[in-house]
Amino acid sequence: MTSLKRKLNLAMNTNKKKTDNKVKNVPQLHLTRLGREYFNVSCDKLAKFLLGKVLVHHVEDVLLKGRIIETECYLGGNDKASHSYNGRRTPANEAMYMEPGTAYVYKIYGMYHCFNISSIELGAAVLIRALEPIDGIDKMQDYRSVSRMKMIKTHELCKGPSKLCISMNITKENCNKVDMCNNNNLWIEADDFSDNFQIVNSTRIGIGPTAEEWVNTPLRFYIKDNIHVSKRDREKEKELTIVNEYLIKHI
DNA sequence: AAATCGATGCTCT
DNA sequence: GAGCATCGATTTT
Repeated sequence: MTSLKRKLNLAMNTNKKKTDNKVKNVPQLHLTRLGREYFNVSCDKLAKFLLGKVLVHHVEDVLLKGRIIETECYLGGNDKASHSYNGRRTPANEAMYMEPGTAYVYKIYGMYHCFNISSIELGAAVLIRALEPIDGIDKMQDYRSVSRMKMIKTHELCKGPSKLCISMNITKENCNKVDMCNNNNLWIEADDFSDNFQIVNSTRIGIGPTAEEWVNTPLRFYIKDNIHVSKRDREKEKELTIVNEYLIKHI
């Protein structure tokens, strides 16, 4: 039943694709955008709630859309893996302290970006780790492929926090500190995607030895059996999965 | 499917 | 100067 809905969505999106590039009247496009009340929740609630929602970026006159498949919590406070550990606050991580729903984009390893969304706690944010490409897939291919010679599989386009930033053309320059509740180029929306999926709760990726005590804390969430997940955890998949308890009906 | 490893330059100490 | 919420290519199961 879920897959049927997915197929319908895919078919609809395929048909719409040609017109997407020509749409000019942006404000009318985000009638289902999520308002402040949806971001004004704790980090772990937001991380689970965002699964299945759609990230939208309007850039270079193209509408890019991807469904959120995988998220992680960065809590601040005593979370040593967080940029805001122990209240650390610098110009670079200022967005983590801004209004819930503010985009936090930072540069990593000198050449990549990661995209986060601020939650209600001071200094906390949700990292988006994977998307299912929905709209503007050709353009995503362009952004990912330096030369047109190499074709990237659609399910590989946004399989990783920095891959999705490249595909969605998200940079520190164009998205950091953007209020996603009040911006015409960047927002989250809900559609009629099935809410029957199960959520796997696993450990975060890339936590170094300096945050050893947090390595095993399960602060990563992803949609079970979804091919866009950046790294599966087969052991955690055997455990009781979380039922999506933060549903909203938007349309 | 998983593990290894080098590239690369920003940010903070 | 050290560390890094990663990627891509390559090698090994």
